[in-house]
Amino acid sequence: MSNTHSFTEENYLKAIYHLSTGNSSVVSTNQIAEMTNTKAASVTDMLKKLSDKKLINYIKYQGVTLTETGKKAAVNIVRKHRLWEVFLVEKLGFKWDEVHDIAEELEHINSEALINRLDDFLGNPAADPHGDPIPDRSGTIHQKKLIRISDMLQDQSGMISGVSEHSSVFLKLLEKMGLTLGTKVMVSDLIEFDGSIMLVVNENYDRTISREVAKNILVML
Amino acid sequence: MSNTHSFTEENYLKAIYHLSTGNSSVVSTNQIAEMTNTKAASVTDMLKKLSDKKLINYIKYQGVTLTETGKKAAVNIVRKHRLWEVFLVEKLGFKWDEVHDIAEELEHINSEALINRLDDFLGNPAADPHGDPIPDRSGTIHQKKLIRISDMLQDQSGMISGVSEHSSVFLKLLEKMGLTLGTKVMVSDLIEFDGSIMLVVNENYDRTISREVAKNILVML
DNA sequence: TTTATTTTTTAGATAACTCTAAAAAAATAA
DNA sequence: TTATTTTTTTAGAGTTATCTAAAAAATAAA
Repeated sequence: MSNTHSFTEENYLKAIYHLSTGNSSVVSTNQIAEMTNTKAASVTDMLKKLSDKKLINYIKYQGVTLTETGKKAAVNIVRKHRLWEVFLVEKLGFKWDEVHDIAEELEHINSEALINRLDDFLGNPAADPHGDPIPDRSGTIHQKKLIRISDMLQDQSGMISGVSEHSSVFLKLLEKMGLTLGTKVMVSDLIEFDGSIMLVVNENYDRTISREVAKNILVML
Repeated sequence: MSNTHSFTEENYLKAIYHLSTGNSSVVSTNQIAEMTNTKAASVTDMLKKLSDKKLINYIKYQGVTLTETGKKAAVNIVRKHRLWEVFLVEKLGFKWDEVHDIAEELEHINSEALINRLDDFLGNPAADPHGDPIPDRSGTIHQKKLIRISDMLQDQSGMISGVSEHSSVFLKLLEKMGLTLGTKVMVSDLIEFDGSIMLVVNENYDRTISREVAKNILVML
């Protein structure tokens, strides 16, 4: 355990992990290049290296998948990232749209003891400030079943429990509209004209959100 | 402010800083090589680079000093290192001999906001778990005047407030002997034979320490 | 004040990661 | 199914930080 990889290797593993959970499990060179802000040629080099280290399954021209070892490493980085985000918000008072870049640095700190103690200090949280699940120390992810507001039916209600878009602009918008985690919403109207959705928030006031926004808010029914 | 330097540059600046506060203010290539675990040739290369960036004053064959800019950068790293050490001990429950290596990584995290919030979260501590002063956000260091136990006189008493040796072996020894920070000691005997010193600890029990140990414990009178 | 020793610097190489430009393979369109 | 476009890989090169071996400068000793 706790095999140590370079800063850069970790970022590639993380990128592949996120890309492979999102859509298909096989990830392309170009996708990785875009996510890591590098050029495809650089990615190819790194893929060879990661493949030599048995962290990914790589066949030329055919994309990559993570091996079990690679997946464990990636999940561990995600765990660290999300725990640090909780720390930044819960303990240091950062807002949920401010923590990503700092956690991006902190996630590479290498100490099993540190991260497990941090986990305990934070009360073993199940999710980060954006609702994303935090893998436990064995690497298991307990993902609650969430659906997009855009997939809700008329009169259905649920509690906002996650977002699928993490940009600062988007998070600030939600903040301003009062649509933060834990908020209760009920679909009062599905507007045919442009697909926008009218909500009753906390059984109290109305909010209309565009379909684009609705797609990126996740609720638990 | 907050000019960003590479991980490696930061380590060199820190090494030069620590070396120049210790003894003479001019630091030699070999001293730096030893402290950074590199070879003299590598140090020379880096010195040229740091000199080009106006972080150090460097004249071939004559050693280096930090410029004002370089000193500020170094002090900031020291500030970060010591604040993280406080966090690790006070909040996460690490022992004082366990935190150095982790803080060595954390000190390179780059965020003014993070470190200032951390400072507040910790209650703006004046010293780290080893008694070393924590520079404030302007870079000012409020160093209390401390003397070594080995320089104390017969019957003099004081409170342990720092150590000048940070190795885990040494710190564990102090722990075992009950000579941790905040402990009150009184010199009851100066043993001529080998220079060892007999102490009364917390007006309660006796401890005899070697001259070598006494040299590395700092007290406030 | 020469000679010997130590310290520091230069020269030349290597490893990790990146790039651009060109070639090769795969996917898409005519 | 051939031609075109897109994707991916190779080739060659640059950057940062490191090293060893040899040369140059500074220091210490005879």
